[in-house]
Amino acid sequence: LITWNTLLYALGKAGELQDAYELFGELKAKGLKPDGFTYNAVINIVGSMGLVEEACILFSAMKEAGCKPDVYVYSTLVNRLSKAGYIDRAWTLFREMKEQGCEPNLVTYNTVISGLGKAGEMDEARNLLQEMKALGFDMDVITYNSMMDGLRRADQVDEALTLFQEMKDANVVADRVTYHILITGLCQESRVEEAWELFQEMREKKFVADLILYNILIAGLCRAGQVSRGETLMRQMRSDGCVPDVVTYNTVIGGLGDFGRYEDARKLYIEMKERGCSPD
RNA sequence: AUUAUUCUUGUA
Repeated sequence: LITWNTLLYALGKAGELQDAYELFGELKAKGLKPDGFTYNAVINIVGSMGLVEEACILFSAMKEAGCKPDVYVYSTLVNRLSKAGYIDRAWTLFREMKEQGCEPNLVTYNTVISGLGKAGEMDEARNLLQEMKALGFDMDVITYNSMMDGLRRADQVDEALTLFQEMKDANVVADRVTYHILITGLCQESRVEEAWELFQEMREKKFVADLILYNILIAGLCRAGQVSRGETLMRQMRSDGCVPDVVTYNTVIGGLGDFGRYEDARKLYIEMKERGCSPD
């Protein structure tokens, strides 16, 4: 069974979702009894295929088969439900798990906090954070990132920055994702100078910017009316091994157009094609 | 310990 579970997990991780799901059918056909690991893997796989209802059916089947869901299975399904936009059902399941005596751990709390943030329910997220702390859990980098991203989505970038400071004070080390979230939020609000400062701080910490972050920054600069700076950054990103893609070019071409710099826009369009990037 | 959690960019 462990072999099957391992294979199932590997297929799921590799994105071979169909095969994985078929493997589950095969396993049952062989008369093997799926355990918590099996169900967890398969619920996660089915959920990531966008079939949440199917995942819920599997969850029920699991319980009917006398297999008690553990903290992993609950957390997985809570995650899948909130990813599918059913934050209320995720919340109900979270409550059910507590009622069943299955203690949520830090991952479970992070999952629900992130789900609430995506649903725009930051008040609930803050309450849950308090509950979590009261139970003695310390916020980790994922907790902070989830909270900050929720705040960013709710246009509460200053609150996110405050949390960033708290994070530093608590000696929780910011990672690449932390910087992405904050830089995205600042760009969103056209606060490009602050975004730029954080970008520098990020690089001092030896994090390498990726294509997406460059695109976010370039779009931020263009939106803030600093197209030339955006263009400069587009030239510099190659030194980080990032090749401008169709999104980068569209962003800068659009920015140039907004400022009436049609000739520059045209030149860039030609350059883009010369560099082998085809317009979409 | 074979399993779960955070960021994913451009547009009319």
